[in-house]
Amino acid sequence: MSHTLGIRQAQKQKTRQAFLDAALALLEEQSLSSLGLREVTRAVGVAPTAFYRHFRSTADLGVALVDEALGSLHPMVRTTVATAGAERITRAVRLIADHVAAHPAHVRFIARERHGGVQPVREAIRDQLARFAEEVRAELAKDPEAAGWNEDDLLMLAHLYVDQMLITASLFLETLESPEPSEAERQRVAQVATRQMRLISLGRQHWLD
Amino acid sequence: MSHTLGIRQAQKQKTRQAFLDAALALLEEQSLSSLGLREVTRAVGVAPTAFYRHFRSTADLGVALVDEALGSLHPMVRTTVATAGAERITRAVRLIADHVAAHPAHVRFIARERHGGVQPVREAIRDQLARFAEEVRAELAKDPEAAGWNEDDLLMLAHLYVDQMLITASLFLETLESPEPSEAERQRVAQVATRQMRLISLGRQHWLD
DNA sequence: TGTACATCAGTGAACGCGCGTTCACTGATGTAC
DNA sequence: TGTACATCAGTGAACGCGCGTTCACTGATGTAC
Repeated sequence: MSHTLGIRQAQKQKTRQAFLDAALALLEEQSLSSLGLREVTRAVGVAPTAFYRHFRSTADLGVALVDEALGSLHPMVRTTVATAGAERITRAVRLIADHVAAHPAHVRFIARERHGGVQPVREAIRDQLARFAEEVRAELAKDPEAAGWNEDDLLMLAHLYVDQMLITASLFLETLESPEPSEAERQRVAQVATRQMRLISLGRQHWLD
Repeated sequence: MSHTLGIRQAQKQKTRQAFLDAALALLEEQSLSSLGLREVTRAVGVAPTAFYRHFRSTADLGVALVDEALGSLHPMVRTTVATAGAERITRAVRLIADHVAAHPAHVRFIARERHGGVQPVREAIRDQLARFAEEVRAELAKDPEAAGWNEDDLLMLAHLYVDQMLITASLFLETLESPEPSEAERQRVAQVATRQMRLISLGRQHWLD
């Protein structure tokens, strides 16, 4: 079934990935709208013109980074939200903490470019987040608590959860880049995030009162 | 009492404001980290070197823009949150809608640079938002509903409201920059935001159950 | 398996251009007497 | 009020530098027979 790539294709993929990795690293300290093509090729160790074999522009590269950063996250979010009861919030907060610890640069990139200066990238992120919200809505709908809710209100709630997850992720990120990252600080963020989600869940339970 | 500025000081202030205005306009389509000094001076109509008479760098100018964008907003937020009862949410959503309509570029700038690539600007925004949260906490504390709440939980709730306001502001902004801005779209954003805040308020009412 | 040709990822020179910063300057405004 | 000097916001030339993009190229890989 699986088609083994030729040597040429395999090498091309490898270089492409090197571009993505190098760009992500460079974007820890600047925005995509100021990222230079030559800057990236220098970091990869290829000629500037090699860039055009893979991307039309840095904006194009940015869109590829959005897919890399968020594309593989859908199943994880889905199964986490599918968890029932009080466990759900705990697991969600742990998922976020672990993901930020494992892929800080990806998280920073998304937070930064969500409202950044490059339109196609903003759109790619908005579309991905809308997908997350829709998936969360679908999971919430399976919940017994969702009885009596209309689709609009469920989607409204789903957006609230997704936005809350993003805010929490960016707070975890700040604990990482603080001058002296401490486990205590991370615990505080986790606790606040947990309470905020609990408060939202409480509101949910009494929505139809 | 009021000291009239000399001609020289008055002219300097005017030029400084021209820098801020020109930069804000240029930042509608890019991030601060890619904003060029010469780009700004060209827009103002002065020599590049004039820039240094007012700012050390574009980052410095960015910090000044943060103060301009958020500094005057504190009293308005305070009085809005001070409103009691069901009116509070309606007024808050209207305040946000009006502010975004009146100062779209300021709102975009804050949303963009909150997680942008320029550290001193990020810090200035974070400090301002922390002030808002503290002010909201102080207002909420006056509320009869706050009886039995500890300070930590009140601040947690205040942050939830502030983040929610920012998200709503950026959604209103998107309705403005959509290819065909419609009043209907704006109404939809207002309605969703209102419901989300109501849901949070519901959670608040049952927090101590 | 071997050969002849096609493909195409990466090269390297060259281009015109705008960048941030320096420096000594100018001339209107401010100040001291 | 008038004069002599100080201040300083804005000037304009000059600098070295890195940028994005073009182009014809090379040589390893792929393909047809």
